[in-house]
Amino acid sequence: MSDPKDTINIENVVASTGIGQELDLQSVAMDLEGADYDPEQFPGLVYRTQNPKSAALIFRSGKIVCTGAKSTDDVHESLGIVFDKLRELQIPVDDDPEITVQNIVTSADLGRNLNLNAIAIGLGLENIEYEPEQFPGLVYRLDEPKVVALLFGSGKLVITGGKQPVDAEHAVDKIVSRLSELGLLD
Amino acid sequence: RLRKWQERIRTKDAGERNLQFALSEIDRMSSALGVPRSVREVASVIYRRALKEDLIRGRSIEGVSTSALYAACRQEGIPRSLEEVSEVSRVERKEIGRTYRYVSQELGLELEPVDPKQYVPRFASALDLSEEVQGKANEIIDETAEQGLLSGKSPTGYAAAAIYAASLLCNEKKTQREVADVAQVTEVTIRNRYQEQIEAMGIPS
DNA sequence: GCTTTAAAAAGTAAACT
DNA sequence: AGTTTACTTTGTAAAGC
Repeated sequence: MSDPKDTINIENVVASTGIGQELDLQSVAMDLEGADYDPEQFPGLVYRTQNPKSAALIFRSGKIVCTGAKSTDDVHESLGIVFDKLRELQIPVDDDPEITVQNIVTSADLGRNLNLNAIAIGLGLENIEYEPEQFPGLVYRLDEPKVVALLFGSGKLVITGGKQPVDAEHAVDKIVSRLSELGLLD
Repeated sequence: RLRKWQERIRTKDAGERNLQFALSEIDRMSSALGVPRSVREVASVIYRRALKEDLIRGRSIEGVSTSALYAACRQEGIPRSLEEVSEVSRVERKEIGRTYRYVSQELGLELEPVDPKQYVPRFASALDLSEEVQGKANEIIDETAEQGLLSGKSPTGYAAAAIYAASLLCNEKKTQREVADVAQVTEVTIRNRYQEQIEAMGIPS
């Protein structure tokens, strides 16, 4: 019996932090190679790191959002690169800015096809959203952990909204046991 | 005091005018879609419930009206696709879909996913196909859905493919383009669903 | 509410070859 | 006919309109 938990893979981590220093984004955009800054379109400056791959949104307030990292370690590594780049521009950056993980996106595989119609009825139409005309996934919101799962006919799923990697494991466990007790995993 | 009274009347009048506008829009769109009067009444009831539950706030009257009609068609078992509904509405498809999901959730409509078979009579008659073809299409839909092929697939594309397959099997062939046009899906979608359904039915191509 | 960023799932659409 | 690219859904922070 393969455990669906073993198939969990972190696909994206979103985190926020701040360097404790206001910035002149116009000059940062001039000096930082590869920076995208269009204040008319969006107030943040976009800076992409290559290793690890991620995208940082840098704001005038000095607050930064990092997205696209594949692990919490990568988030710290990516932001470390951003901090160093800013220091190279003679911008004072706090020694160890606090980094807060805001969202973790995970994928997993239940290992068997799912009858989404039956699952929609089984879990209760009031507890799910399943509109195959609009999107092929069934949307299932869990209270504990507080995450959202997207279930697909292939048995694969996406879990998002979690703040810790364990949230995805708990979510998969709950989903598997719930579907099992409803007899929808046979 | 007089001011407050006048304001109340003004608000009441505005609300009344908005309701009349919504109901006339539901009527206009219903006529354009050719849905029975009973469906318009169901749509009106849904719209009034949405109004009572204050679901219009932050949304357009047109959007809620259109969503109410879309929901009513589904509730009455004669669905119109979002594509079809958006053609007679001035709200775009994406907005109708998200407003429908919101209204449906808040009012607890609990509508089941659309059964592709519900599109068969309308699509088939638009294509001048016989009862035999319709029966065959329904058979294909039931049998392949039972094998789990329906999960995640759009009901219109699924019905279109089954009708296309049935028309071939009954020697009343319609081209993929003809079926795609009435169902408002692409030929690529019909080809993809058709291949799966034919294989699941064990019909050699 | 919107704007932007990232990534997965799987279906569909538009535009091509 | 089949391919490529792009969009649909979910969640999340940031600043500003």
